[in-house]
Amino acid sequence: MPDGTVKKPSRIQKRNRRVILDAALEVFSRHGYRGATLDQIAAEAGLSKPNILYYFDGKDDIHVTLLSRLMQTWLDPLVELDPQGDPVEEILAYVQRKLDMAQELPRESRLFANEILQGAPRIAPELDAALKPLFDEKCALIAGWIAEGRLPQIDPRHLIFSIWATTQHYADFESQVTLLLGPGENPYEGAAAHLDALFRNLLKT
Amino acid sequence: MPDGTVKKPSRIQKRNRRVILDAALEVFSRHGYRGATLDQIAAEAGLSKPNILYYFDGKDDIHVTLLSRLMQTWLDPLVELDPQGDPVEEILAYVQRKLDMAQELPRESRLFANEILQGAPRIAPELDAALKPLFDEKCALIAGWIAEGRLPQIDPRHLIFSIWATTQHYADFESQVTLLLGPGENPYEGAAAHLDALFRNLLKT
DNA sequence: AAAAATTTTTACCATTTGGTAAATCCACGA
DNA sequence: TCGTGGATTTACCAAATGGTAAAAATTTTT
Repeated sequence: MPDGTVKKPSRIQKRNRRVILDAALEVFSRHGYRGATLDQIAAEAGLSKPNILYYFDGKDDIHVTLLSRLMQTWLDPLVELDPQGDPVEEILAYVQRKLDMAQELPRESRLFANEILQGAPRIAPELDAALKPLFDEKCALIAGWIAEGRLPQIDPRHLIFSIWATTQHYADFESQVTLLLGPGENPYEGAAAHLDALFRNLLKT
Repeated sequence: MPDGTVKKPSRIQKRNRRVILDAALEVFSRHGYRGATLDQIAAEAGLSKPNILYYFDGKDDIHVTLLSRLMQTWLDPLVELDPQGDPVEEILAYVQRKLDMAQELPRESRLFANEILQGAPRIAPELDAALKPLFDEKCALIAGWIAEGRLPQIDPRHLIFSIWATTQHYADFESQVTLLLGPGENPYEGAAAHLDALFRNLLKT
């Protein structure tokens, strides 16, 4: 067999790695890195602890794998911000995509929130390598729109922060939102309308 | 000595309990409940672990004490929302107070964020008893302003969520914000201007 | 079917961690 | 200054936790 090549994973390997990552996402997102235990992940995955360590090099390996895989998904909505489109509608569409992600992938949102809250000890390099260039690029795009007079004078960086903050809030602070709205109500319908109004008013000044 | 009365704490007790709570705030806010250890708290406080357990019944006791004490501080800015004031200026002043708190008390913000992220396992009762009534009261106040035609048709609940999300973001996601803005820049100046514009435009529709 | 490779389990281990008991130290009032 | 109660340290412990070695079971290949 050629030197550097890695054996392609068997069916069992693919299935179990997926099962483990899904279980780990559940547990890490609910309890944070240190709050999660391998035993919990094993129970959630329906496997034994040593079996899990057969597929991953350790707790850290699972966590880093999760974060890395998520990074792409996380960035996608921002990637889609289209320089050719109408500035206001592009940004509002971005808000909706982020809100949809909070609704569809709350565990992923909380996993990231946990990591960032603790100073991004494990994901800082990837943040710097993947997020920062994209952030700078899209800030420049928005700044260009402003320079063309197609958007009011706003700080693109804080605009993006606001979008992240308001959308992810519904996933990250779900327990508080649910408590305050009452368990019967789905927050995302009201949120969509409210955030559309919030950012539309800002952008069409 | 009369039955139910508790000895009033000595100077040493007051000092050490304060030192311990401050150290615990530092450690809990950085690592979350399970991520924090009594040894870390002890080291940060400059006391031995058994000494800490002389002043508190356990890790949980310290954590709950911290959260309870913080609750009041946390709610204060919302309490100050004045029914007699001008609606737009009252709400914008609230935004600034919350932003100031994020800047001045980032550890407290992160402590709460950690707790809520994990489903508010320890603070849910106090949230229900203290936050919810206040939240409902202020929502009713804002709804009244809307009914009087002094504010546009918006959902007060989501408005408050947006304010919380955008202001606390600068404390809770500090590591990300710092990374993206560059370590030299103080985010709070730009944030103040941006959030003022964001909410002013929404409210003066 | 036998051999080879992969997967899973069993039985551990070392470290960490929250917590305790008891001895010791120390501040302070009589 | 001496005694007393509060404060602190020393020396532990039991449970939890991340991880490992090796045997056993299972799947895949020949």
